[in-house]
Amino acid sequence: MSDELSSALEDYLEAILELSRGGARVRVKDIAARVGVHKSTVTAALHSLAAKNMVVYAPYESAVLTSTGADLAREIAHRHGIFRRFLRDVLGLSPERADANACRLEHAMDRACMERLLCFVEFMGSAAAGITCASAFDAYCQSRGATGKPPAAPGDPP
Amino acid sequence: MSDELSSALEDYLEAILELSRGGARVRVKDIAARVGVHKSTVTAALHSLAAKNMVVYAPYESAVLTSTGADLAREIAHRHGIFRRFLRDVLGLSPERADANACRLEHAMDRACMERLLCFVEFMGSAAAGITCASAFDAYCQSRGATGKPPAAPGDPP
DNA sequence: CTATATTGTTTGACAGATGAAACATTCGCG
DNA sequence: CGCGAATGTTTCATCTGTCAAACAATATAG
Repeated sequence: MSDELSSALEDYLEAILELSRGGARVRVKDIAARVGVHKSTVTAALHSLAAKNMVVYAPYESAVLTSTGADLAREIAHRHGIFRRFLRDVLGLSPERADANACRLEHAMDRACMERLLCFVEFMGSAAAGITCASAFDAYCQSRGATGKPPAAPGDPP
Repeated sequence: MSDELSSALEDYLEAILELSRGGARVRVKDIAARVGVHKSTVTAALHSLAAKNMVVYAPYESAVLTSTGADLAREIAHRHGIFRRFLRDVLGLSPERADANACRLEHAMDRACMERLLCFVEFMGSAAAGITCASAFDAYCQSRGATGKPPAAPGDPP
C-alpha cells in the first residue's frame, strides 16, 4: 500500500529502464535473466508494479514505464551510478566489485545522503582533490595495507 | 539453509550484542523495542538464530550469543560504525541521519569494500587529509550547494 | 504465599518474493 | 496458412518476516 517500493521492485524497475534503452520491446525473459529470477516471478512483479502505477502492463505485451515509474527508475539508476563511481574512483575497487556492491547499496541510502555522496564523488573527481587526495589515499593504503588493494575476502569473486 | 543471515536476522544479532553489553539479561521485550517489532517476532527470530547456531536459546531464558554469533554481531556492529563515521565525519551529515543510514547500509556491502571504506575513513580522519580534504570538500559543497548541507529532502526527518 | 503485573510464547493470519510445472499465447518459418 | 518453437502466464507450494490476540510463565508487591 505504501508508495515506497521494495528493493526487489526497484530492481525490476531499473532493469526495465535499462532494457528499454535499446528501443526494443522489454521481454519478460530478458528482465528475468538480468535480475536473475524465474520468468513467473517477473510476471508477478509486473502485476505489482502496475498496481502501483509504475508500469503499464497487459499480458503478453511489453511492459512500459509510466512517467512516475520512469522517474523512479532513473533515480535508482542514478543512485547506482553514484555508488559505482564512489567505489571505483574513490575507493579504487574493481569495476565488477564496485558494480555488485552498488546494486545493493542503491536501495539503502536516503536522498539527502545520496546528494551529499554525489557531491563528494564529484569533489574527489575534481582536479584539486582528485590529485591531492586520491594519491594521498593510495599512499595511505600502501602504508598500512601492504598492497593497497583490499585483501581478497575469502569466498568473494575478485 | 545458507550460512548467510538476512538483514533482519543481522539486526537482531546486533541488537542482542548491544543489549548484552550492560551485562544484564537480554530481554525479548528490549530487543523488540530496539528493533521496532512485536515481541512475537523476536521469539521467532530467536528460534531462527538458534537454528543457525548464532544464539543459545531456551524459552523464558535470556538469549546468549554463541561465539560464532558474537563474532558476526561484532562484525555487523563494526560495519555500522564505519558507515556512521563515513557519513558523519566525511560527508558531514547529522549524527541521526548518519546512524539511520548506517543501519541499512551495513547489510549491503561486502567485506572487501568495507575494509577499503574503513581505510578511507581513517585516511580522511588523519591529520594530512583531514585538514586538506575535509575543508576543501566543505568549500566545494558551499560553492555548488548553497548551504553545503544537503537540501532537506521532502518527507525526510532533519 | 498468593494475586497481580510483567514478560514471553504460541497460534493463526497475512503479504511479499520466489521457483516449478502445467498451461496458454505469440511468433516465425516453410 | 498452420505447425512447432519461443515466450509468457497461471497455479500451487514454500519460505520469511511480520502482527494480533490468546495463552503461559515469571516476577513482584502485599
